[in-house]
Amino acid sequence: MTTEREHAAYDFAYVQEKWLPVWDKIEPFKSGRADDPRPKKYVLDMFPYPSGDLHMGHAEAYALGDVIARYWAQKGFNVMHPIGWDAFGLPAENAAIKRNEDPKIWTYENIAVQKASMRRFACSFDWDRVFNTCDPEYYKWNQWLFLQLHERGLAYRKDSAVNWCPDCQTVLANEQVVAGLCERCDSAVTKKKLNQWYFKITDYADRLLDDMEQLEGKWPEKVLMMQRNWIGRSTGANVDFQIEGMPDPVTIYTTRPDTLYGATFFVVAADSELAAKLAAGTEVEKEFKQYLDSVKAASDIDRLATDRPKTGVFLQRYAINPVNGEKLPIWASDYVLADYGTGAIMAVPAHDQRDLDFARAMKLPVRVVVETGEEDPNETGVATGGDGKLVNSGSLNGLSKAEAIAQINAQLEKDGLGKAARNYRLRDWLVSRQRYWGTPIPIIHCPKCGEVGVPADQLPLLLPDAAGLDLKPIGQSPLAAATDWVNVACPKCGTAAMRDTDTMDTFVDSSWYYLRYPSSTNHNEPFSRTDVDTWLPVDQYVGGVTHAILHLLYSRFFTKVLFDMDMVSFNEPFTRLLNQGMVLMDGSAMSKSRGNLVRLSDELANHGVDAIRLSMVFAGPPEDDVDWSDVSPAGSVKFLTRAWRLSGDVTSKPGVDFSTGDISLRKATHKALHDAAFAVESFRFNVAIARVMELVNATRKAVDSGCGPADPAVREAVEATAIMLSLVAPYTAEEMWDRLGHQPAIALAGWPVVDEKLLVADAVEAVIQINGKIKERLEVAPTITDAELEAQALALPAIVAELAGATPVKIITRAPKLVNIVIPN
RNA sequence: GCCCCGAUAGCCCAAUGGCAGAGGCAGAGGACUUAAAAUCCUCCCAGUGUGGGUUCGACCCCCACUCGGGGCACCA
Repeated sequence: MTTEREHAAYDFAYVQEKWLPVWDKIEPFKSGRADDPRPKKYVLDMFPYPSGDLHMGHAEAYALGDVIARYWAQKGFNVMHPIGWDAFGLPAENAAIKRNEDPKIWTYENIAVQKASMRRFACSFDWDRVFNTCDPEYYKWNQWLFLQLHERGLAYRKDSAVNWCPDCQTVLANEQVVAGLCERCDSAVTKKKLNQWYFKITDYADRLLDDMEQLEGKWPEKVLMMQRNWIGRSTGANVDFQIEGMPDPVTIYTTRPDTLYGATFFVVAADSELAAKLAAGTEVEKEFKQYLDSVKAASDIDRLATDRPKTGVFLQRYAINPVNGEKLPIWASDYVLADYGTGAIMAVPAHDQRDLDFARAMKLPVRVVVETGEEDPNETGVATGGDGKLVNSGSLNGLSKAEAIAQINAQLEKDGLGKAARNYRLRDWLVSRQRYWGTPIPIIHCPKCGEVGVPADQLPLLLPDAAGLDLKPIGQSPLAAATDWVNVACPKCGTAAMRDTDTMDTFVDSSWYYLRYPSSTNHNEPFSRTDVDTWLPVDQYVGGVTHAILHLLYSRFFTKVLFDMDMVSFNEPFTRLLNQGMVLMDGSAMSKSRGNLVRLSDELANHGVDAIRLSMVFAGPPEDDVDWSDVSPAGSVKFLTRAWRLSGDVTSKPGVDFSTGDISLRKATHKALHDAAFAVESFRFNVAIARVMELVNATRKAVDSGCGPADPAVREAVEATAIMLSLVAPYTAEEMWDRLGHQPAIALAGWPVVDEKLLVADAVEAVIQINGKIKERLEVAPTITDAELEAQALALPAIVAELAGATPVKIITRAPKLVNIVIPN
């Protein structure tokens, strides 16, 4: 029966070539067969950007996601594990400019390359559901959704000082600016006053925050925390201040209305309209304008330096403190932000560090109104933020911070001077981009009708052909040059009108793609309600933590909008989330310039797909970074070979009755199955593999020097090993399954049912301690009672001797594991 | 500056408050071999970053600190 081939060393290349075509035929991971009775599970990996061939990071991410998908398939679920490509975006466009060709060509070529690599990498993807976001069939629905948001007032245009990347020559969302730099190219981001499209994500701030309760314990705590910080809800009060010589009051926002009596001056954001209005016609108008120019010239980087000195201009105007009628000088400064709160604040230098810094710089008075027990801020220069008794505060005197806030809020509301209010750090999502390779915004600007949506029956609004367009970034969308495309008649009134020439942020594409997979071939709607109700929400999402805020927040926002549109019945898209770490080399991220790049294709050629997947999964907890210099793909090959060899040692026939097998090996098998399943379900894949390694070691021993290869327990152990290995090493597992005399595909063999009776050990070792120190060990039955164990322990000669007649103060017994006898020292 | 996470053997990592070691890498020795490779077997190595506390008992819980990683950053 055995061939020469099987006696040779394990040949991973041969095995890979052997099984790929077989799987293509069987399609073990096709989901959605109409008559499939299995319960459903949706396992999703974040889709890749086609920037070249797959790299080590992809290998890790998809190896981890595949463990989960394949595990649930083995557990009898109808798993949908789809893949597609996030295919619009700047890299394609930049490559196109460099090569002077259509970004479409570069993109689809790369997709083909990645697709071939992924197939060889043997992920359990359902290849029938693939789509690319740059397919007109997909971006049609991007446009449709944009129009839905537009109709609901959730997509709107406004003039604003936006983040501008001078290198990419496009605007950036707040989320794409990292420490003042463009997240893509690291150029210093500047501000530019532009009219741009926004999605009103701020309308959903409270729900985005409060619904996180559902995700508690199911998403990494880190991600939830990052989103909470990003949304940044604060509670406080809006208070109206009259301005001397002005008809209308100015509203300020404060989180500390209890300190109203401590306000000694008033600050408005220098770049706000309010500041310009207050400065207009005063003697200092010129000085103010000079200051404003200097503020505008400062880059984000400069602004972000928190330790830079406070600057500002006194506007020669006064605000009246509504609680005590005091005149507060009004200053314009850049330490107050125009787009947070109302762009104006009351300054309470005693209890706010920034106000104190400003007060000291401008020689303004400081008045303590809360006795916190800390040192006087007048002397230390350190504002006191703690709780304490209110002083110098009229009717608030003697109250605590919380009491004072409640009382002043009530009083302000009663007097019509203010009320409790909330603010958010979150800003609306800027979605328009001045670049070519994206979804065209389906709006026509009509001189008569204004913003008119492209009629639904004209979607998709196709991108104009790149041929003839100059894609080089010039600060204006290249689409503007496609005059035939731009000039259209208004769909409403027929007047000559112009198309919007901007394209959408690619994060729009990825905000709903997970809804499309179940309906990927639906030509009539973005997704069908039936499909979505069948498969969604995603049971398990797997991807990098880099998207903790951007993609995951936008997707949650989209889901809530669609919920409000009654298009989906859930309000959170991803029930569980796993963030995998990065793949490093010698402690740092791999990069060509650093010279520590490890090529995935080389690793696969040298060690085989299974060994690379195994190395990734076994390297440590999935959320930790993997340093490739710490792992041993050669060690993985060795282990796989060891497991594979066992499949050739089994001499019993398939279907043999396991119940007569060697009991100790059977126990090892069932314990491994039980523990590995538990480990996988708790995302401790490295531990699961350790359990399989143990079983392989135990089986090796049983074959060589134990029950021998003919024992049914050996077959049971090797079959279990193959099934468990199928989660990480599909080729090796399939080959083992074949050698064991089974038909493919092992992926659907099913996780063997664990016999609880085999999980109970015959005897366990109890530890006998005196004052917490181990003195003796005792073999006992696992069913022993506390009383029995205690009696046996106290009768042990060594313990009797150790006690030397002393009377135990206390005896703690935890049968069958331990007895701790406490005696006075 | 604020917030979060982590620290266990030469290295990567395990341990429902109950024997610090599951697994692997690296290393040493042995068996097999004419020899080497491969394979198999055996072995070495820390008392859990530091200092306190709670507990019969702490890697695990609490407090303070050190170091490392990450997030936010003039958000009133």
